[in-house]
Amino acid sequence: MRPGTHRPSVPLEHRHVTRRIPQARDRGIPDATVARLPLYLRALNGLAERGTPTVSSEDLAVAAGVNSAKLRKDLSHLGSYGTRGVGYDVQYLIYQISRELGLTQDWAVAIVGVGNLGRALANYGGFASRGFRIAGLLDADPAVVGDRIAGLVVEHTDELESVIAGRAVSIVVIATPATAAQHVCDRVTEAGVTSILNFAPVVLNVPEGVDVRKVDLSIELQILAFHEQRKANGGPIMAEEWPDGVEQVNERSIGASS
Amino acid sequence: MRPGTHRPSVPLEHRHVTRRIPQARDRGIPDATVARLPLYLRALNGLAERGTPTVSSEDLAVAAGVNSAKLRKDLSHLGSYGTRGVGYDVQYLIYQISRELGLTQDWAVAIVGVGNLGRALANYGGFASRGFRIAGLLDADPAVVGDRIAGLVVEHTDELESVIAGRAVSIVVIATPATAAQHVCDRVTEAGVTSILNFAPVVLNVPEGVDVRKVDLSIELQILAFHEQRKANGGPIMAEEWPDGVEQVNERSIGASS
DNA sequence: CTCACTTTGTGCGTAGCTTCACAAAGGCAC
DNA sequence: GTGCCTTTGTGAAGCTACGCACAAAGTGAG
Repeated sequence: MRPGTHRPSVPLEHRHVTRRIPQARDRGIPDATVARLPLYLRALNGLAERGTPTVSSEDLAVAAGVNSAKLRKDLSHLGSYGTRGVGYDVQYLIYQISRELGLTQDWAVAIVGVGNLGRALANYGGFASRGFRIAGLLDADPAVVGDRIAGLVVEHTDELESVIAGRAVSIVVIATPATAAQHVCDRVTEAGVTSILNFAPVVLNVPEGVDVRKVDLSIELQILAFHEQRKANGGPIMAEEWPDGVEQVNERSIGASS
Repeated sequence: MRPGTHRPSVPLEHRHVTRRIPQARDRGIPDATVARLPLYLRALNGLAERGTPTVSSEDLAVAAGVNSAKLRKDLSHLGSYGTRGVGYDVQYLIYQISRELGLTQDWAVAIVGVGNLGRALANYGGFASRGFRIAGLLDADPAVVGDRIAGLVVEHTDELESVIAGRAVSIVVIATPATAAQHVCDRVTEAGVTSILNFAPVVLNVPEGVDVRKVDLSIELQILAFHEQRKANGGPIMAEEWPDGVEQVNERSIGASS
């Protein structure tokens, strides 16, 4: 290896897209805010279904599970869409957030890997309702190719490039085994895709300008386990040694000042 | 940071938690660090399989897709487990991280909701290999109860409390429809569960001390769409008004020609 | 019109996270 | 042992995000 010349290939956390030209019109919305907009959108849709015409930041914040000041600041990044003394018009805000997130247009999504997870995703209703249209299901296993799932026929991964090009796929979901993920990733990025949602438990290496978001079930459970352990015995067991007792006394209280 | 505290910041933005009990014990490991430990663990396991005895922070950082300084600081929160001039002993570090995360013990997990997603989760191999044992599958639909999935027989949700108590379930995965999620959540927290992994697209309301982590497929796609839109047309078009007949019809220049 | 009341939008202090850069610590050759 | 080289562990600086608290802006009654 060559230490020193490594590139932080793909951040787990989505970070700013690579080229951040400080334009005059720097409409940069903080990533943390972007991540919460879908949450607000969902809460707003719930209100809309019940016919609520307007909502205060306080009520919406409760519905979305966040602090109301944070919500107001988030929304202020989109513009000044509220009315003081009244609140926000539900329908109008839904439209504005949708537009900002790009949900007013249709996104063609392809799912690669039609195992259990891929099937679950294909059948998940939450996509279609938000402007995401599943345009293709692909798998490398001939036994699966040809199956009909959620109204689509599974195609072979040989067709990957032509499906992407032919159906204007702009987002690819990788739900393959870990071993195949990087190869699929290489092919789809090569084909021009710049947004990937990865369910495979690997760190994908992508060219600049490609966004990867990762969902990892195992990691979520491990984080829960950490907190559960904390709650259970007020901190990890103080057996800092190897099971059979090596030394390496760990005094990590030193220098731990904030 | 105290137990039970997730601070919303970035990484996989599915987090939302409840309370921050300012308990004593400043042995807190930053949440951001905890969220990355599983990543390091996976990278280390990969190295271990290939027989690598030691690894430098630089190499491990590359494998995990993070900055090496960050990795070192993260590890320093666990203790001083490296050797200057050499690096980290792979096996030893695996053990230390596992212990810190609580993976040296066995966690009984119950999955509620055996739809497409629940099945996928039940069949997902990544759990068992990390100390998570699926101890129960439950569903409210009589048509599903009795099915055998991944070696387990699906039980009716009526049995929820007895399954949790009888099999020492400490983590519950909610994979039900959104409408049922809060009810299930209430019952499992009432039964003493304090760690929940929620796949339902709702904000769960939980008592203090209960950790909820959320995975939301739709939200991930929406965040990708936002960035994709940015890349496509350098920011949303300035049609701030209602579609009033004139919507921002900017069909993104399709064609994989990019 | 004026006043009382509601709710937004935001300045600001603070806390936490990331990254740099370097001294300290250990191994290795001889 | 001595000196050189590698790599860790961490102070310190810079960013980003959070949330309080309040002025500004709007509503509605009389």
